Amino acid sequence: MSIRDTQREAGIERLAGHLLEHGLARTSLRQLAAAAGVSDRMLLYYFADKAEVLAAVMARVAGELSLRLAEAIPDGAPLRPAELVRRAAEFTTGPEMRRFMRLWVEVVAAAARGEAPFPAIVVQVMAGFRQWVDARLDLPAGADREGTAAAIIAVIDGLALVDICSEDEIAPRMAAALSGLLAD
Amino acid sequence: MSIRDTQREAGIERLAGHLLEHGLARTSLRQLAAAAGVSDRMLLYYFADKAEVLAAVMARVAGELSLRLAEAIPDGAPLRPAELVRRAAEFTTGPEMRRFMRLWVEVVAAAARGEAPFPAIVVQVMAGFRQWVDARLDLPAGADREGTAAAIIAVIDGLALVDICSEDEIAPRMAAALSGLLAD
DNA sequence: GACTCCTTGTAGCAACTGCTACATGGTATC
DNA sequence: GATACCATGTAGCAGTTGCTACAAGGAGTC
Repeated sequence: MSIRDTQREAGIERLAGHLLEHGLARTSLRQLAAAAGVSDRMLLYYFADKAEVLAAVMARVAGELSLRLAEAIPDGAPLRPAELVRRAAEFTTGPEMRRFMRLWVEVVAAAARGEAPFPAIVVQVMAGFRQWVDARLDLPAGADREGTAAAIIAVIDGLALVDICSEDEIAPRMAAALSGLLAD
Repeated sequence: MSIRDTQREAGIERLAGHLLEHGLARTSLRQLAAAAGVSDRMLLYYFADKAEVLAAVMARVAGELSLRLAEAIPDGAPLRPAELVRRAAEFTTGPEMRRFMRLWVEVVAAAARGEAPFPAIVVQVMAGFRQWVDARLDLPAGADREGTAAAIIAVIDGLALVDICSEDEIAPRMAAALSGLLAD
């Protein structure tokens, strides 16, 4: 592997941490370069342009998210929707996963604004979510699997969104209350 | 009322439409001025700075949102949580309200990034949501009203978030599936 | 008519944006 | 040893950002 590729990989690694820590707040080229520990000139030597930097870093983050989701709830034993929501909610509102969900909400908003490369990233990550839910969902034949999967994702994402803009520690109470709202 | 105040009001009105149509995508000072039909120089004569422009416009938008929510579901007859979620979901995913919810998700993301004046706006709008739910929520004594209200808001916001990043028309199916997930 | 305040236009500033031209030292290949 | 490519620094471009200094026309007041 050339120096260029090595540095590229190292940059992606450092920038993944940077994005998870700061969200999309400090993502100008010079700020990204500083976070990656290189000059902005070199960042654009390792990557074609800013969009490619963000795409590569987000791909890394999405991969890690996907890995953790897969680990958290195995896909061997399908769960009834309510139980799946409960367990997913517990996991994603946990201290370690919150920064992923925070970043996810920001990415969705950036995609809504049409900012490259976020629309493409959102489609990809969203497909991953759908697939994850689908593989763990125990649903009677004839039920709307796609609609149900979307609803489950919506509930999980909604928890993250409210969590973001609540100063107090409402997340656990919110998750508990949600659990009570669900039919078994 | 001075010309200045008149123009200020007219600007807020036009910009509210602009934000609802374009989200936070076109919100540089010059773009805002163009949307308001004045020069950027004059926009900063009517308002102290950009943050004040956005704060005023968002206050207008939030007021209208609040009005529509109040109209959509009267607060006279409290509803059980599941029914409240169903009716609120139906309303907010409707064609007219979607642009409000879209903008709301973008505002939350901007607030997460710490961009003035959005953090303050989010706190205010969120408080309005909580109050709206609380005034319509039929819950047994001893239940966690705050937690339940937060959960209900989370579900509604989650629907909006997923709706944003889905090209196809998944919203109705998602809402229907959600309804099935809720206990009565 | 002089004075003052409200309103508006012209012009521009410094900072930042993404990105690039150019030069240069190094390393590998023939 | 000549040539070619890799890696990196310096410097800067054109465009956008939020914002401001300055001047000037107009309207009302004394």
